[in-house]
Amino acid sequence: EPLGVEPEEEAGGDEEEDTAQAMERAEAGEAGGSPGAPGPEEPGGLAWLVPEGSSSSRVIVHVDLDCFYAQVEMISNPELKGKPLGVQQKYLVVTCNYEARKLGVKKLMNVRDAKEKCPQLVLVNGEDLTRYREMSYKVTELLEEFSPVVERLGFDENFVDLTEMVERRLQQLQSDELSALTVSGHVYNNQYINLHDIVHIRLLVGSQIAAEMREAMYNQLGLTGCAGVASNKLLAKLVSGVFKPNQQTVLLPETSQVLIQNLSHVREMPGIGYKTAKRLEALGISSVHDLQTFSPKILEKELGISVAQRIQKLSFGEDNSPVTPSGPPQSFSEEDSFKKCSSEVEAKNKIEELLASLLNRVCQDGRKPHTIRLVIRRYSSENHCSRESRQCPIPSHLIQKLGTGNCDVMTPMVDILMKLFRNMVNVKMPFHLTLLSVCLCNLKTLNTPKKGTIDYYLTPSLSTTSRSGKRSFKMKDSHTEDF
DNA sequence: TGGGGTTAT
DNA sequence: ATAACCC
Repeated sequence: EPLGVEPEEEAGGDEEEDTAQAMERAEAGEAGGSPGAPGPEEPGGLAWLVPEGSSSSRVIVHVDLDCFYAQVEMISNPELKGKPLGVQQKYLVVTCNYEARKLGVKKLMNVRDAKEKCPQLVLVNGEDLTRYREMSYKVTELLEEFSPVVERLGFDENFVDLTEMVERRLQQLQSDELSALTVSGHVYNNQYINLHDIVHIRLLVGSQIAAEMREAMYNQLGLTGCAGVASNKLLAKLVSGVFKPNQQTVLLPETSQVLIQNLSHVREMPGIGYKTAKRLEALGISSVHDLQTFSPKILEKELGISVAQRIQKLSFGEDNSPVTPSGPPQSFSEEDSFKKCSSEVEAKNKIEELLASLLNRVCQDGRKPHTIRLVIRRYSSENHCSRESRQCPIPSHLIQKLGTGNCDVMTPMVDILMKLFRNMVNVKMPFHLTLLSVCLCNLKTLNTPKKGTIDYYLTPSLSTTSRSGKRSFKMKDSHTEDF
């Protein structure tokens, strides 16, 4: 028994619809034979299997924690384990554990509806994201130990590019071990594995690494989650959700079409959001097949060439986007929503609260934000989603003081924010806001070297000859830049 | 609908 | 600065 480990806990028949759906037999492409594959394994290593870098096929894993906020709460307070638990933000149950789901509670359900459905539901407040954020980064850091190429998606999902790690393991493999190679977890659509097919072999090794990742997450952090292994991010993400709590699935290339054809609507395709789905609907496109067969020219005219080409490739399961290492966050923000804020002092008090938390966070991070932004949402019956913002550079004398606790940086920063506020809101007129948010961004690691100095030319991101693949510091230019 | 995040235009 | 996307 090599590497595979399956913390298959939660067992007890608590499968979701997704699982049942996935179980139904669908056509399995050209499963089985792989025409071009070399003959059976021969002694002398596996070098023939690995056509030196010529393989453009990748191995990607998508790791998706089970009801993340609820898990963190149950770790904080173990007495909550076994009870139906919901995490509340304002009047919403934003997520809940599987006990609660069995009793009919859904994500983003109104608290009233949830209590009605499930009177025994235990609710904890989840408006302060601090512990979730911290645990989230612990997960990402754990995954980075396997391979440094980890991309975060929200707080509870990560992509990891396993291609190189798989390649290394394959080169260590002895040829007599090849016939004993096994998958860890489920194989999508129960497809047959062909050990003569190098692509299958690589994905199987990927599934074993995925199992090790989940085992490490459970042993070191106490967290369970799902994983999907496939040849690109789109497919890895779609397949990770096939068997749902705390299980993993690998997708072999022959069944990628059945995976995407099983989506009942284009909206379910990651990358096609609310707006694009509406526009597609107006064109009569609702199924994945509709999108696959729609005229590319017309689609480009309707959506622009960039979106059109990208989503049409997605509809075929094609996604060449790289796993981009997220690194440290690009921005820190805190927001608060409420029924009504209609006076300047009220706004100022909320803004002070938001800023105070942010300053603590940015202080712990160590880098310095060079831009500050204020975001508001105005009350309006329709157009609920729209926000307005104003941003400006942070004066350099304030940036310097940011790490040094005792100096009062709050007052001048609040003054700046209130100027931004009055720039957006005419305080002489009645107003009604439902959200305030403060964002610190444009983070820089060091006091940026002055032009003309030795340091300037030694700083990769500033020097004209810089073309390093490593992104130790990225200094994105913005038209709101200071200097 | 919350309280976050990202990239593209 | 906004708009789209993701969770």
